[in-house]
Amino acid sequence: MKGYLTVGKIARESGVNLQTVLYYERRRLLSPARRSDSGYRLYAPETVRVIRFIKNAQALGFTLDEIAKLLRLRVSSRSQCEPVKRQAQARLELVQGKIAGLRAMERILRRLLKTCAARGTTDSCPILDSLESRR
Amino acid sequence: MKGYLTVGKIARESGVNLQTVLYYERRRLLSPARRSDSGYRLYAPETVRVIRFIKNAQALGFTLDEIAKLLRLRVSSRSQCEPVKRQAQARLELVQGKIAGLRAMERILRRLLKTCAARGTTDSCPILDSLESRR
DNA sequence: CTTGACTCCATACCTAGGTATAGGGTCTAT
DNA sequence: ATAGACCCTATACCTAGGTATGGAGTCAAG
Repeated sequence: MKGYLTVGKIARESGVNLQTVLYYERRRLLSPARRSDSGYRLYAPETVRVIRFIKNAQALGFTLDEIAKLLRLRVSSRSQCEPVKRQAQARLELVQGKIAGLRAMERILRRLLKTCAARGTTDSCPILDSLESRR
Repeated sequence: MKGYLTVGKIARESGVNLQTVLYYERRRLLSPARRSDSGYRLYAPETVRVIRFIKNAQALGFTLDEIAKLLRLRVSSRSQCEPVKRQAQARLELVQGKIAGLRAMERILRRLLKTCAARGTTDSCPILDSLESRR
């Protein structure tokens, strides 16, 4: 009906296993917009984007619980703004920390490439340097 | 002897479980510089930094196998430079992809904070937008 | 020369994040 | 009205990345 998609289509279009979609529902990351008369799950088409978001976030080192928090920032309007802002601020700082870590790794790899190109050896490439931010 | 550290000290100083150090050895991410006469593992002090590197990289979404590759870029001198360069280039691209993903997430959170501050609602915050790089 | 804190190796167990299977109902095209 | 492809729920199983336990040897301080 309408523009709703069944679970199989959602899974195919977002490129994940069908069981994974159901798993995300159990983990409260996701839920069908409604059910058909016979009990079939019916999803809004944008659910596909939600799943891609989840997959991307995972590849960036977020756990499913963290991702759930990110997603909840989206729907919780109506309520007080302050707690949402606090959450968003906290998430933002986490993201910025990760970016800094990746930047450090990027520098290291660039240096490695440069040194290697110049001298034909990698002995002195300190892949560990400046990459130990605690916590 | 010398400046070597035993496994317990390495674990304490790098803030991980002792079993984790041994596990990393099984996964070939790590190994003691030598053994004592009685068979005790003796590690170079810089091993602590290697472990911190591993932990950081994990938080950024790298698997232990990927991290092993990163670490191997460091020791594989002597051999031909080309394969090392290729690896480093590949890793660099991976890192840059991750940075792009996090930047997108950063933009979203910033926008969310701004909108929230301005209008006191979060309804229209499209946390999913521009965050679906494939792969 | 013994006691407590360490080490060894091997094996078992745990959590997160899935993936597969089974037994049954539904839908749709022929 | 029936075959094939889909859905339901429930339960079992799998992999990555650890963590814990057990039985035995080592080391340093008193």
